[in-house]
Amino acid sequence: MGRSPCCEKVGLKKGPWTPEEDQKLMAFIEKYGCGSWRALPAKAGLKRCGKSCRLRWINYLRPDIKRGKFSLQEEQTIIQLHALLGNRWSAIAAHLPNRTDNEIKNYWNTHLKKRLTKMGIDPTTHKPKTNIFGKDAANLSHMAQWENARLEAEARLVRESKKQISNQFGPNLATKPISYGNQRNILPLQTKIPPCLDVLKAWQGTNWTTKPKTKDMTSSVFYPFFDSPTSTSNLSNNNLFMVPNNNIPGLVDMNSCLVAASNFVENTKEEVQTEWKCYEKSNNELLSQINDISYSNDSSTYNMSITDQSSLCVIQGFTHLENIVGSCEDNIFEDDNNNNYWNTILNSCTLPADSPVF
DNA sequence: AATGATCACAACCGCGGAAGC
DNA sequence: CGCTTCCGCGGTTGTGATCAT
Repeated sequence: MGRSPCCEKVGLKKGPWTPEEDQKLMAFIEKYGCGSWRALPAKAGLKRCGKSCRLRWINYLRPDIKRGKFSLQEEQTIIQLHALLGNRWSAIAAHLPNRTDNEIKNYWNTHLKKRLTKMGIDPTTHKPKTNIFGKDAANLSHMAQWENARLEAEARLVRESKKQISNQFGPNLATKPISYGNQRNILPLQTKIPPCLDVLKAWQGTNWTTKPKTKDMTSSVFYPFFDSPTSTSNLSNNNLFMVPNNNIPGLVDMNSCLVAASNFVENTKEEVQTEWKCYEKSNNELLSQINDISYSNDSSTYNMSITDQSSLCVIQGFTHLENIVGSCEDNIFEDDNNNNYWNTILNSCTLPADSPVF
């Protein structure tokens, strides 16, 4: 193997960028736009490798970069997306306007990962470290299959998305890098987002039919944990918990949907008591603790207010979990235009192996 | 005040995939 | 169809800042 290096390394500078170098790079990109990174350093009069220039521009010099502390909302988004996408920082960054993948990756590694570990959550799997279901070993292969299907589906959707953009705007736009140098050429960030990631919109739906009772505490991060769809043949009625729903019957497999919540003081959003807890339907604990359930306007997600010992938590989740834990072949969605991520993935699971999209 | 440990983040490196020839 | 080149991504490292002793 062994490719030739991206550029001739002899005589090229490494390490921290000086203000003069930054100025040269910015001036060049403002004038000519970015792209063709290999040739850029020579043209811009920089003794740097093209990759280094690209990185400096994308992660630091770009005018639309938002710097500073991550908000609570951003933290939640990162954690939720990481649970869905894993370490695909660029995909996660697409949902955090003006944040770079590198910044998110660093923040994850230095803050969020440690925090989850401290809470007893495995930051890789987003599952509790304790083996509370006693079936982890059996689930490993299922999880691997599920992950593979998910990755394949996402790759397919990204490709389809690019194709759509290409059809709409011409053959070059979908693949050409975004130009940040000329403001008129800036491609809206959203254009890059594959439709599959719209799951976050459903997930984070904020218009609830009834407001959860939160007293003086309000919710924060939540974790649904899903089994592989291939593992559902063993579902028994005992595992299922029916969520009342105004429009669409919701069915949650509570054995597959672990929920954890931490509490924040309302208004300040300051975390006061991080108490992570996993619920199982089997012990009826959760059922007895539910105070109130409300649904997003499209009924795709729910808020469930739960009294946990002395504090009140609000838990959020999907109402359509039966589509995840149930049969891959059934598609009961009538709302077919909401780009439901999970449903899309499930559909992809049922595609024949020789499907042209893979 | 000095020193070692830890943290935070910018930057580098290697690899995979896409495009071009 | 195979090879080469380039871009972009994710993992890792290096280094300055901050904290603890």
